[in-house]
Amino acid sequence: MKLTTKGRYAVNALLDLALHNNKKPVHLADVAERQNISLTYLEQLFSKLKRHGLVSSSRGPGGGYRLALEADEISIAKIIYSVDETIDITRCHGKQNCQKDQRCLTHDLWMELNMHVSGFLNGITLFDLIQRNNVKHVAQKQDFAFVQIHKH
Amino acid sequence: MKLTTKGRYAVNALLDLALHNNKKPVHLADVAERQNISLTYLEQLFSKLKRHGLVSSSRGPGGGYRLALEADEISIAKIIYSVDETIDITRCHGKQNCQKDQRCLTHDLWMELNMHVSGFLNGITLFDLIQRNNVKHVAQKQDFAFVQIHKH
DNA sequence: TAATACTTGACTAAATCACTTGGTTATGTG
DNA sequence: CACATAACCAAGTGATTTAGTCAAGTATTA
Repeated sequence: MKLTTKGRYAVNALLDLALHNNKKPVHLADVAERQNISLTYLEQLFSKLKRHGLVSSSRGPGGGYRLALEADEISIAKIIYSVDETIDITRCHGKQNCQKDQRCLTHDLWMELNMHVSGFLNGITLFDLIQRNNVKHVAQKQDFAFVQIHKH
Repeated sequence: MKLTTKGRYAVNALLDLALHNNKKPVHLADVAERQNISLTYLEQLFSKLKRHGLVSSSRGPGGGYRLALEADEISIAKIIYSVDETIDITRCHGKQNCQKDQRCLTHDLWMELNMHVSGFLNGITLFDLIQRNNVKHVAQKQDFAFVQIHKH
């Protein structure tokens, strides 16, 4: 199973996008600052997210990114899959050739774990996260800090 | 989350041990052959498993490894933890300092996923796996191939 | 006492991660 | 039209991890 910083960054960034989803597109640089992610690294992730149809972009001044789907249509699994390629745990990626062209002893165990994890991550959308009090609370803090730095 | 070949090897090997748990200790070399794992690599894993009290060993001719606990006392989580150190998913390892000494937007999400995964892996023991028909079936095949090679 | 079997530690090729560097291209504004 | 802005793209990089190998041991027992 591949669940690393890359996937977490992508979810955090998309959640940030969903939370700031007004009329104007959101600057990646602002997301990068609020979520404390390197801008150029984030650009790479958003390139993938765009390829998978999760976000749309507009260039030039005043440009930026928006969600290409409704928040309740974007599951966490989709996001991770878009940047991480897979949330698979088996060695054979389901092909049952884990060991000398046969299933290994624990093939089915890992398949079950796969089902559990992807079931969990499929069942949660950005919309669900936005509704949560703890998310609202953290987002508020982040926005406050952001405004403090950028007022003049 | 760290769930790699190392953890899968360890579970496969311990399951092999559990399946061949007669009076005599099991040669690691046999486990290595049946499960198609490098012997010296397996030795490293078993050294950790022994340190964590999952297996015991006896030296000399006729020596080998056995389970140090009953099969129903050894959960998959325990095995993975013994060789992989962690099945944690959060960046902060639960410390809530994922982002600038604060919780990141998705801290709770990953904690929940942690609970799901470790709940699942804690709930399954070697005994449970032994009972399964698919495991029995694969084990039979492996034993048959093993005997074929070693009869003379 | 020789064979067997476990133990330890150092080493390594390859892969992956989390970036950085250094650009190019499109677009809205003055 | 110039220019600032912001998205887009390709390649490289240092650190770390994986999945092992190699080479020596030490303990046990038939």
